[in-house]
Amino acid sequence: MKPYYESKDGRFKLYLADSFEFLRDFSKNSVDMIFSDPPYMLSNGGFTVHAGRRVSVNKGDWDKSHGLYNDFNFHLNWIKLCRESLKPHGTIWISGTYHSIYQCGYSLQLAGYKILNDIAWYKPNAAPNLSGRYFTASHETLIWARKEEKARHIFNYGLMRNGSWPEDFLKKPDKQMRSIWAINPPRSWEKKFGKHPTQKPTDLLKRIVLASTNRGNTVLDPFTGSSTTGLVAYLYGRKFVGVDNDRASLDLSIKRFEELAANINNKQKIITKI
Amino acid sequence: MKPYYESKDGRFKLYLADSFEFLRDFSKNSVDMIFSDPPYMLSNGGFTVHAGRRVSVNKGDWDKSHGLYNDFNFHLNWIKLCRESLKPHGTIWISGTYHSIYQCGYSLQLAGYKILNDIAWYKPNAAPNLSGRYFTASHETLIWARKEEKARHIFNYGLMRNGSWPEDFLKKPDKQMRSIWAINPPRSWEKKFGKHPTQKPTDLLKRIVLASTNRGNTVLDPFTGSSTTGLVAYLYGRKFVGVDNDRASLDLSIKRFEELAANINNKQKIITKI
DNA sequence: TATAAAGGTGAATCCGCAC
DNA sequence: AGTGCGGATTCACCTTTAT
Repeated sequence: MKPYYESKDGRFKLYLADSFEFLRDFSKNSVDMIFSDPPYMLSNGGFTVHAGRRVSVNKGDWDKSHGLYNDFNFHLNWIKLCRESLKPHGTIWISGTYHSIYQCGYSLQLAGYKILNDIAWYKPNAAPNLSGRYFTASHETLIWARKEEKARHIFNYGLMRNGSWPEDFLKKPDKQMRSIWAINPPRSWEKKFGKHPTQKPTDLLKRIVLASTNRGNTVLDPFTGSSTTGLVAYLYGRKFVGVDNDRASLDLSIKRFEELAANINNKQKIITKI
Repeated sequence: MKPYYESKDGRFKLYLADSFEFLRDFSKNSVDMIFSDPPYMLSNGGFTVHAGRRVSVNKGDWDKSHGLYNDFNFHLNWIKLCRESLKPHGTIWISGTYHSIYQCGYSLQLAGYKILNDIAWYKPNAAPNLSGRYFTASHETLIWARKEEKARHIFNYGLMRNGSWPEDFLKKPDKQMRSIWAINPPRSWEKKFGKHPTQKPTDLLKRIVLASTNRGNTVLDPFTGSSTTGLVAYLYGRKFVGVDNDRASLDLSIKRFEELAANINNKQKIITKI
């Protein structure tokens, strides 16, 4: 496997690949933490997953239950493959809304992970509900799980408790970090190199990376998109491996990374810009 | 089916029964809203679920995946049975933590419900995490779903938007009700007639009942416990049907209901006492 | 020049109306 | 009765204008 992009120091690598094929070949028991924001699928048809391999499918026999089963199968498979790449004490984060998160959560349980926490990421400035028929969707769910039922995972308790978290009005100083995080999504002007539909705020990834990894650890993102995970991981001295099957996303990732690398001596300013 | 307890006006009924057997016999297409807080520590071995019926099982062939599959089957079955009892526009609320909520959420999708919202119920005064190995669990998840893919469900938008919600510091006046609700769990002194381990605060059920039902509607709770759902539903003029297989829980429900009925002329005071 | 107020824009979904 | 179009809805944010 040849990286699509690799930083000079080798700590930041991007692969242009199908996540399934990539994960089957990737080193086992080598990753400390995975962050993943998987596609929703939403049962569009066109392919299914058998034995961890994508297979195109006849559109004719496509119905809702078929689509649902296929979506679930998709998630179960990439989640199983991720588990193989994790070290025994390694952990995985999965983010999603109700479209996919229940399938991912149940998949984690089936695949043998131990769920450590579920986090509600509250977006204080979420867009209003225009139909007036529902509550205003203003959060996403994050699940944090460990590969093995029994193992000592990394959790930087002191930093989470006593660190500085001015972006989160729900985090009280000198109190434990709780399972609700109030963090605004990125403003549109922050996406200066191009827009990625599900780009996550750096403050969110900063918290995830600092909570669940140590300096020098390896972080993997199998649906890396514009690579906010990777930028934050690199900035804080972690190694990063990002995978995506979309070339445009990786090109956007590279632009963002090179901006970061050029200014890394000024860490304080960077975190709000990347 | 004879009720274990029925109020004089017939608007509040409790049944001592296995929820599966009860739901199979209960009127179809008759319920406007279901609230359910299902049990989740199911995988202890000793029984399994086949076709909606509990069957004891040889402890010998009990492993984790067997237990997980059994739990999922349990949830899928009661959720399917609930769907039959709902009117086409009827909705269901399910509450839970990560132990069970992913299985319930995926079951809802498989059973053909349309998920309307997921709600994070934030408990500002949640107990601290003593291990220092995790984030402090301070919320539960609620899923709101409609029986049919296309139908006009009840949502009292104006009341949710403009009503008075002093118990929730996250609810801004004259703004839409959002998917994060800050509501404290009941204090122990509120459980004056006896403790029920998963008793929900009346403020939470009040919001659920007022949001998704109208006066005169029928509300069902298949795991009714100490019947907070029923007390709130009755107080606001809804009909209630509660089911539980635990006699002690129903006896506790009756005590709470009779206290409520004796003081119903003073609604303001009651809501904080029941 | 900085801050405040006012005004305009955009997002996703539902609903009514015309055909 | 099914289809399709257009209006209505709300809130945060951005731009413009006023102090």
